[in-house]
Amino acid sequence: MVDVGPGSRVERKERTRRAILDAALRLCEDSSLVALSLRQVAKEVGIVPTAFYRHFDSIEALGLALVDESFVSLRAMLRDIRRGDPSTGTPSLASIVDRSVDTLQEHVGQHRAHFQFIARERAAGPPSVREAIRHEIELCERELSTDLARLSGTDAWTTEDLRVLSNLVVTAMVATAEQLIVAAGRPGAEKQIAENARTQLRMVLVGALNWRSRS
Amino acid sequence: MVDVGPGSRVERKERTRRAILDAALRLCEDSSLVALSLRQVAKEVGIVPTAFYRHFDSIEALGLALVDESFVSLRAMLRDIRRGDPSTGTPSLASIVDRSVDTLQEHVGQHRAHFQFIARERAAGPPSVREAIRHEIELCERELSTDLARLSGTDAWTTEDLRVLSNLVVTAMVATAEQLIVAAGRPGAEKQIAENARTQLRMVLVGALNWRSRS
DNA sequence: AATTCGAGTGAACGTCTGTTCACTGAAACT
DNA sequence: AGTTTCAGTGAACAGACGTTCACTCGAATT
Repeated sequence: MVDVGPGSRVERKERTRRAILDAALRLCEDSSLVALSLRQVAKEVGIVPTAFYRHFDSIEALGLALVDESFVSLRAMLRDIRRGDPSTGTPSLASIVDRSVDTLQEHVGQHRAHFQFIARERAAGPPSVREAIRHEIELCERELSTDLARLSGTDAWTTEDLRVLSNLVVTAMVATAEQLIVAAGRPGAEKQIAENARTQLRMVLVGALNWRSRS
Repeated sequence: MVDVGPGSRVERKERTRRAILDAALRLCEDSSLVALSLRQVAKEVGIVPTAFYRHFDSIEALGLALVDESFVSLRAMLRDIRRGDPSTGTPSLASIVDRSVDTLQEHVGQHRAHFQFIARERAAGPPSVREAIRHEIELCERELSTDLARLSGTDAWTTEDLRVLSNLVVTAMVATAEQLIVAAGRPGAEKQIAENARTQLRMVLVGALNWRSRS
């Protein structure tokens, strides 16, 4: 328990920092950050409670680090979606929807813990954690709105309208991710949820276009 | 502290039961059920910890009671929305949206604690509480889908399609309620959120109609 | 080779936790 | 009038909690 393996001092420190983050994420799978104790985490890692303070000031600080880490996963997903299919010149709206939902489903499958952490602490975490997550999601909405502006081709859209649409899409995607997490391990249910998400996204996009064009 | 006022024995019992529910709801406003202790609740109520057991087996059981109570509020809101405006024969789609969002905003304003409780414990509560909330929301979706069937007039819709649409609408409304709670006390922000919700609902409904008619 | 640095240790503290038990005393029942 | 019922009491418990402090002992610096 005193021997954490080879490596320089900074390497060893980084290694137990990682172990703490992983342990906390694992314990958060069936609880919440606010119901997580320093001693639980320490025991899970295999260090004495006091050693925790060498890495984080508090559970809340740990939570903020987990937010950063989780959104690295989420941004990787967005990058995957955005990269799109380069085979066709201008992809159809339906194909974009299909690709996006597929990518979402795949990424939630891997990194399940990260998405579950965001979904839970978004509503129940310490105030600073909630605020951090809220802010990150707002950034995602902004990015999506610029993507949508580039995609739709119509420049009759207000930035405000784009923001509202993005908000709706992100909300639907977050909800889909939550459903996928609940349905984890039941492939049939997952497939159904993905299918529903595709339908919903098409409804929203088509609706937004038609609604805009007539106002 | 021993004198809880006048009334028969069952009245007095019901009164402290109410006090427990209210105290728990109050404490849940800036924490979560899973981070709520029996002793905290007892102290807030003004009874000794042991007396808690005369009313609930555990915090979890208390949570389930709070779910029931919260959804009474939510169902009252749905009833208000459904009652609609009887002045015009067949209300326009836009007026339905406006009325619905207005009613949502009003009900979230009152009963803020109930909506906040649902929003938080939906993601972070004990498994049984999460499941109970998930089930209640699913019932709401079913009710909405029958309403939509009666409303649209078109019977080209599959029940499955209606369910998917209802799921999207409910998701958007839940997200709106969450935003309203965060923005509580800032009338400007609340107004903006309600306006966004109206736009989003119109997008979804118009989109759903147009999408269906071409498939 | 001598010194500093710092991640991890282990004991100790006061406080809070859930749960047990035997009890009181007034309302309810017979 | 006598008895039962039961919401609420208060002491006691064993365990978990966050945080403090002085410490080790190997790597890093000088």
